[in-house]
Amino acid sequence: MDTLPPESQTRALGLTPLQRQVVDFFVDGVRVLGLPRSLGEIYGLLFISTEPLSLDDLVRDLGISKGSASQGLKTLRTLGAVREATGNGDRRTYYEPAVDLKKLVGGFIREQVRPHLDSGKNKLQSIAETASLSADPVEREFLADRIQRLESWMNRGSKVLPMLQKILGQ
Amino acid sequence: MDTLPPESQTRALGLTPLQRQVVDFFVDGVRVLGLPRSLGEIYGLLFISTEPLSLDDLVRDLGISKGSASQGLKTLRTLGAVREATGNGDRRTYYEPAVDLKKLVGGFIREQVRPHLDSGKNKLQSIAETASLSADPVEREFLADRIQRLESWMNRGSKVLPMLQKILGQ
DNA sequence: CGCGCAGTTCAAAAAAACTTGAACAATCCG
DNA sequence: CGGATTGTTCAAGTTTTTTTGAACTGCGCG
Repeated sequence: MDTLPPESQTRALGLTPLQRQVVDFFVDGVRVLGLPRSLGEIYGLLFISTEPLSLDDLVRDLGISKGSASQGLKTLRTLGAVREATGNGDRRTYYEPAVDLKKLVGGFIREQVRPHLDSGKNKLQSIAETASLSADPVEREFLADRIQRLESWMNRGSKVLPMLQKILGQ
Repeated sequence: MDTLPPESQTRALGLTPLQRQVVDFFVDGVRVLGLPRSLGEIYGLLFISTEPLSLDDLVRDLGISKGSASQGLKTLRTLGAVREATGNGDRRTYYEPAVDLKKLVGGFIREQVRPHLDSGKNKLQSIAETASLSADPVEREFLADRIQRLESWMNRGSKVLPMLQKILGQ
């Protein structure tokens, strides 16, 4: 649960100073979102590259393993943060970053936030059932109140997400 | 970077089924926010308790160490998620949860989000400097564009936070 | 076919994050 | 004071998460 670590050092030494800075920037960024650093490295390098990059480019430039790069790209694809670049006379796939904030936020919400909200709502339901079994009426009222509060939190959460996406997406 | 683990089991066996369920609920909750599970356990138990609880209560009921409980309470206090209950003829301190969503969100933003946004803005500044040094004018323009995009993201982020807090806070 | 390259998978290793517990500090009160 | 009690700190230990790398899959082409 650290806040602002001393300095997040990039491993890759084959990067220009600018690339290194940008990669670090995104490494921090994804860290806040609870995503692994490799995602930040990959996205960061793509973000600051004029041309799309292949998996091998990432492995070479970032000094990460093929496994990491593959996994990282997979996740970034499901997040909609990266897409395959079209039309390159070449067997391998090249990637470019999605740079539209709305889309990025949308993907994050869809993949990382919604599922938890939904499972939270389920849990809440079974909590409510358990609570209704309480013997003492005074306590039961207290519990009902607290649980209702949780329900209200969840609902506000669900409501605010689309708004967020809208506001951020211009 | 897991999504929805099989089942997050509570350690503490001294809890009622309801308490266990609520604690689990919050353990999941804080997990999403990138906070340690002990915070969720502590807050969860406080949340569903009719009476304020002391550090020792938490240690006993949750089966966590005194160190964890102390650290956890400390963090919850700085987040404004918990406060000392007043007026209990007793030497030890008792805690009760803050149950106002606005306050909770505010604390989280203040402690966990703002600092990163701010340091991000700093980094961005030095990135911009580095980029302006680029030799090739075409590339320099590309870089300027990307960096401007990042700046716009940061600014929207800064703007949206107070809104968020407002919207969620009733 | 069958070779060679691009990419994926996953068990094991490494790194990071969290928790523990024992020593320490602070406070209360007789 | 001085012993007891509450709470904090932090190095070491544990757990969890991430990364690695080697084996594997799939595909295109000769």
